Amino acid sequence: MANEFVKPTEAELEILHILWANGAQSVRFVNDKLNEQRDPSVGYTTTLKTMQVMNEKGLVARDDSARSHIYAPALPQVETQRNLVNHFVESAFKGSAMQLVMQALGNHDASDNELAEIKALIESMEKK
Amino acid sequence: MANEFVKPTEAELEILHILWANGAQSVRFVNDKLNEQRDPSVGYTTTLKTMQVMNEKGLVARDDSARSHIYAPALPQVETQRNLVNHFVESAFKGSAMQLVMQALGNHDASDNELAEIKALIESMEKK
DNA sequence: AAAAAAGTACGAAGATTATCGTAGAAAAAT
DNA sequence: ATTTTTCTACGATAATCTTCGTACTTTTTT
Repeated sequence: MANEFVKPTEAELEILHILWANGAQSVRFVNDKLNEQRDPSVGYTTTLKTMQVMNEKGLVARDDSARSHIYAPALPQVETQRNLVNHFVESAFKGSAMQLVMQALGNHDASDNELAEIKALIESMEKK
Repeated sequence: MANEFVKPTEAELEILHILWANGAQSVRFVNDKLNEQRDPSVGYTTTLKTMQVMNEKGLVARDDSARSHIYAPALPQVETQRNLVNHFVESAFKGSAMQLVMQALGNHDASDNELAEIKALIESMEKK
């Protein structure tokens, strides 16, 4: 059985980022964080509803032992990003991950450190 | 004025790939190509409607001088992919393009040629 | 010339997403 | 003990996406 990957929507992904950065948290916490970084602020019940849906989808786990429920990411950030990249490579680059790499390298500035890291990774791949 | 980037949907992107690969084409052509690579095949009027919407959105240009209208991509593939990558880096990697590069490099196999190409690109970036 | 095929336009249904209001329960503040 | 605040649950709305059916027109075939 292959991993059933549930692709988070944009709004859900924003919430996941907050949970990854801050660990398991309440709806209140997430909603506050969200509104720190959002121009049209979002209502509390909107965030609540979204997180309830995420729970049904299996994107988060919920601890409802206390009155204020606590939500935790179901998957680690890296794993979710791996799934997202795989999907994105397919849909935008028809499977050519290397084209994506070239594009991303070309469009964004990289520090020398980052470039060195990538070079190291490439060299380790060549060895194998 | 910044470039107004209209993000194509999944279905629209599939159609754009066909137009990029084959040049300007009719709805009939696109629909046929689509159904060669799709399990639940899609009806002709579905493709027609989607392409009409793409025209309204400015994703394609339409030549309706003949009875069978001919659709061409409004933007070159590379430019659209650049926009898509930018958006994806933001939403999935919070702006860290290098994280995306590492992820993509790690998850997918690359040929020696591809690796060499990437290395060359990196070295040219280091020079600057 | 009549019938069949191939086009476009239009509208609409169903699914998904994002958003919020309201109701009601529990806890905290007064 | 009331009142106010803070939660959850539920349902509903609006927007967007995907899909297709129907109507009508133009070609093409018979």
